Amino acid sequence: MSTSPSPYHHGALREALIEAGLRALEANHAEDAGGTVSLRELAREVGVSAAAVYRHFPNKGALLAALGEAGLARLGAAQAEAMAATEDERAGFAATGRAYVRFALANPALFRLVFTHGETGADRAGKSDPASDLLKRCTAALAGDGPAAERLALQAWSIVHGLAMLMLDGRLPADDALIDRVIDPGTLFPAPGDRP
Amino acid sequence: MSTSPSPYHHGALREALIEAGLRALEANHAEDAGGTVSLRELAREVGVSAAAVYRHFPNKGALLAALGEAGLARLGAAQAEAMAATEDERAGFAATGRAYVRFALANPALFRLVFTHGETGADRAGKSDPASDLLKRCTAALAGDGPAAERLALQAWSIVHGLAMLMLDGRLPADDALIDRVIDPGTLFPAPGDRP
DNA sequence: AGCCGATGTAAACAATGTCAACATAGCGCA
DNA sequence: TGCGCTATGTTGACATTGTTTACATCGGCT
Repeated sequence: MSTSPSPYHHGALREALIEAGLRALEANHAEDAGGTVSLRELAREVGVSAAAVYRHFPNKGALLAALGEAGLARLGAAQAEAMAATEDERAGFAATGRAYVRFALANPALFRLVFTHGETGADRAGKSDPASDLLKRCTAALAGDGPAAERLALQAWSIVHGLAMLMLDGRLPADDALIDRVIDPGTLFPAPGDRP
Repeated sequence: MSTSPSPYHHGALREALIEAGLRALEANHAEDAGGTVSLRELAREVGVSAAAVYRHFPNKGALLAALGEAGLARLGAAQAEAMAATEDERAGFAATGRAYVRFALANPALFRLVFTHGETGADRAGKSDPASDLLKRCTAALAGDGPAAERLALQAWSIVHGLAMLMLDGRLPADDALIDRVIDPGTLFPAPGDRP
């Protein structure tokens, strides 16, 4: 199913482009490229002319947005997996945070794309991604669903996102021990008894 | 001193390019551009050929790095100003954090540049920027200089950086009230007595 | 004066995103 | 069955960008 003589003209181009895009972003690990990807090179990779891309995406930004969408799904999956490996919600919360940062370090270009070319605020009203759902579930378990829980959610998201970005940009060493030291349940959301 | 007939050939090009760059980044507020700036356009703005830029910077990245340097200085100044307007160190700490995020919102393109094209980790060993100094000073005042203070510094930087980025990327509303709600001394670094 | 290094220009190159004009395959419908 | 329409490609062009190479020019030093 991969080497038919005239593989396109049958609708697989969009998916093929996204797959090629994800592959290219992974290969971006430490290479030269500035974190992004060339539309023409993607077309080349898939064996199609550059202009063909415009039959499936209005412009390069839309292609990148689609890649970002896929990246967000992967991020959510990584967090869910980390959550499932824990017992209580408190440990799970910290685990999803660590998974967030580790995902960023493992997929730098894709992670950046998720946030640089995601659907902005109003566009995604209602649309719930697994990552956000997980966050809401954890904070609700730890602090109910009042404004305190909302604040906790914002603080938690900010801290893991900031840590991830600072590490990606080389301002902080991408050290696994450092992640554990920053994402510390004891100081971030102390249980009664942690601070007598 | 601004309209001499042959203004260059006398060493002001580097500074002129940086000034033009900062101006261009400010004008980037909500426009089309992807946050960055064109080397050729900067040269045009300054009235010089594109190749002339290469007499002062080895490549575009170096130019952007110089702009980032300038941006970092401005960020530090904004934080210092916010700090000076407060009395005790605790309120000052929160104030510098809010200033960090507000600076990012007021200068989105410049703020991004500071972190995307800054000198990475090892390069800036020793070099102390005012922003980092302020951070260290605040955390030392609040938690001594043990590992607890270091952790506090990392957490504080992460949270303001993450909040700034999420707002710049449109994942969180760039709301001033939201900033105050996230950067909340009561929950982030509770003084003895905040939580009886 | 004369040279030389620092600084500028012009022209070219490859690559990129995007568009307009043209080709073609395959489906529905007479 | 055969015709034509629409979806999907291709070719070629255009403007723009970062960068390099060869050449020009200004100003200070001996």
